[in-house]
Amino acid sequence: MRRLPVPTREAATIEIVAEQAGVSAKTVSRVINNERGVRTETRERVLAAIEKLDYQPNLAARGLAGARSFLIGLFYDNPGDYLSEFQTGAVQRCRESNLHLMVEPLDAADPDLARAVSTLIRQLRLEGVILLPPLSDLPEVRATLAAAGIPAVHIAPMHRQDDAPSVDTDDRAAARELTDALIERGHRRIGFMLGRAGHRATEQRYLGFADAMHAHGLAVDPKLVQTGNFEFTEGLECARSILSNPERPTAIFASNDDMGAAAVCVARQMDIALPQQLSIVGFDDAPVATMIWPQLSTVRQPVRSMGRVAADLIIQHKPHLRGWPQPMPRPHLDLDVILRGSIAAAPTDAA
Amino acid sequence: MRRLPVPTREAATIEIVAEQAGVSAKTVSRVINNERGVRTETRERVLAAIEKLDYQPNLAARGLAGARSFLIGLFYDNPGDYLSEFQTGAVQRCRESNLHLMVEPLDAADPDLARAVSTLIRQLRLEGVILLPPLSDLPEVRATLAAAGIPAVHIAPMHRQDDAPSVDTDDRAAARELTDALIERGHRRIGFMLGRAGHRATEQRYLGFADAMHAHGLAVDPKLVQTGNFEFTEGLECARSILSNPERPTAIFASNDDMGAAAVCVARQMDIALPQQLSIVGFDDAPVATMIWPQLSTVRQPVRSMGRVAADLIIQHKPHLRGWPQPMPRPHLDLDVILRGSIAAAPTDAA
DNA sequence: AAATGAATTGTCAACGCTGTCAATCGGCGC
DNA sequence: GCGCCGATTGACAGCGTTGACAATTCATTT
Repeated sequence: MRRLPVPTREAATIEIVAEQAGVSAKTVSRVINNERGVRTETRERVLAAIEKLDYQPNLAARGLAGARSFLIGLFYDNPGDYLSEFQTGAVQRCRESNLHLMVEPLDAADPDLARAVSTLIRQLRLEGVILLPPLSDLPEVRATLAAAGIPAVHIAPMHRQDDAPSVDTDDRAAARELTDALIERGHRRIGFMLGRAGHRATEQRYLGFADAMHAHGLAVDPKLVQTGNFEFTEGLECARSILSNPERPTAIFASNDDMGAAAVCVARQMDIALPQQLSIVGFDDAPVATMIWPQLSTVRQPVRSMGRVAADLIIQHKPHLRGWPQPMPRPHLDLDVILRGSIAAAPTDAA
Repeated sequence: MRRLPVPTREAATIEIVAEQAGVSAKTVSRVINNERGVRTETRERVLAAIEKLDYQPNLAARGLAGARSFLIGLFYDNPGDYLSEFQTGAVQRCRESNLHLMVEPLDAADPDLARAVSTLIRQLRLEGVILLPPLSDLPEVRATLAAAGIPAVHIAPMHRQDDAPSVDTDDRAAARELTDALIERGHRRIGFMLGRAGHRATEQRYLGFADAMHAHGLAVDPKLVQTGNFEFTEGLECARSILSNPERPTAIFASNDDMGAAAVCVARQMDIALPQQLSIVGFDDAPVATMIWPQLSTVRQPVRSMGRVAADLIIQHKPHLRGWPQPMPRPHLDLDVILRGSIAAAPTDAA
């Protein structure tokens, strides 16, 4: 005997359920796994027994016997405010398929990163991994995963990989739309604050901006385009530089809300009336967007949906079907443009 | 044969390691689990074999055989920006003990919450659970956990439970210290924006404020104390109410940064010079605190440490030692008061 | 009614590890 | 050198489930 004679009722096992339903354990297993080849009447009897006994299959046993883990990994560095939203979406999708999400922080700068990843995937026997940026762009992470034959989904990578799906948002279209909103209001000279160099988002948002300008026959003045890094502090510099231009723009497009907030600060310090003398737009709909005055017009990322979609891709991946479907799935999610108080008609003397 | 004749080298098992080290599987198991009663020389031989074969014990098998899961749950509702920090700390602590964290979103308003919790803990065989607010205050969650005999740690609960440890921060002391900073600068009339009624933080922060006022022989004017709910929007109302008082205060203490940011907005709209005519302080050191101008003086919560400590409590919980140590551990973590540009000397005419 | 074959169900071993308990080893006292 | 005892080590079953494959059932066909 291994167990103490505890009075507590032990958790039901598949064997108990089988007995209750008058079938073999294997049949119960079939029902649990939704396999075909079980007579409807039998299935219902088993289901009833499961219900009655409040049976929960033992994950560890299932994993051990079936050589799988029912676990998907979500690897991240830099916990940001979007992480929790993203993981919530991913967990929701996992639950629909009775899987679980293992959220694992990793240090992108760790020289031993490959080993850390390897340990994780082998210890947990992960069935798939979702890589949040910047991990989605680290060759050693991708290589380790690939070597282990573990399907990986890259979220908003800078560079797409041919052998792995990625989930992106259509930043370019949204940036274009947001810029249109400024142009419609009479703005002609518009400053632009770039994000960190090398990021896909940086490029796409700028391209969308440029698209809109060109579509309206407007030139982009290079002196009004400054490189930031998505951070507030750096944003202050950019904004100062843009706003101290002799020919001051009437609007600024910041590549994210943090930098947009920075522009708001600088404008205040320079006694520029907002939004009358200067319209400002951001990107991401971060909490800060609605916590400053005027509230930033921005673009909302469907972060939770991205989590869902990413998990879904992993779940759809069927090893026996030679891996990923072709062409490689690259879902692009639509963004919502949100117009708030930070934009107004361009000052008439500048129109 | 269950396995296909795959050419890939199979992952090493305990049996392979045993063979390599010239011992039995059981001895390898002893080494892995750090049990005593293994000769040093033998242990080293086993360790060498593990190293050489790059062996990773199979979690599922360990769990199944040992009737444990190596899994700790982190249950949350309302993913906030602090969640990712918290979970990062918890994961770090878990890794030190070779455990894993299952992060599970739950809906506090779900009428079937108890069942959801029950399913989770039984399916995953969780060894312990960390409850983030507001889950830490839901009786049905606590009861379900208790009935299953699963140790739970409550994070910043409104109401402490006798049978479970909680992790708190000393909000009261920090609020007092922050208020002192205002009083030192000559402020006498100070407004206060309360958080959501019923929250422990709401109460503690106010008490700390009141402590400081009384310690300096200052009265708290009830007309300057407004109830908010920790949210920006509601904060706007509170701030308007406080600032439209005929005898305007020279400083405002907001119970969190979101409401502090709201106060900044309102002051701007009312053309009150910041920080010359009005000092504002917040709480939490949220991102927004440094994204507005002037930057908010505030208090930083050691969120990551709280995650570490919470996981540590679960790990320390030894079922065979009759559960929790007595007295019930209630770690209180210190907060950091951060003074920034949002506070200045009180206007002289008001001193 | 017997034969046929597809559909359904069951048997049994194995997944990789740990608990129980028995076997072996090594040192010490006499 | 022998016996004894504690320290090490090993043999073996079993954790709860699933894969492979065998057995059974049942509706058809002839």
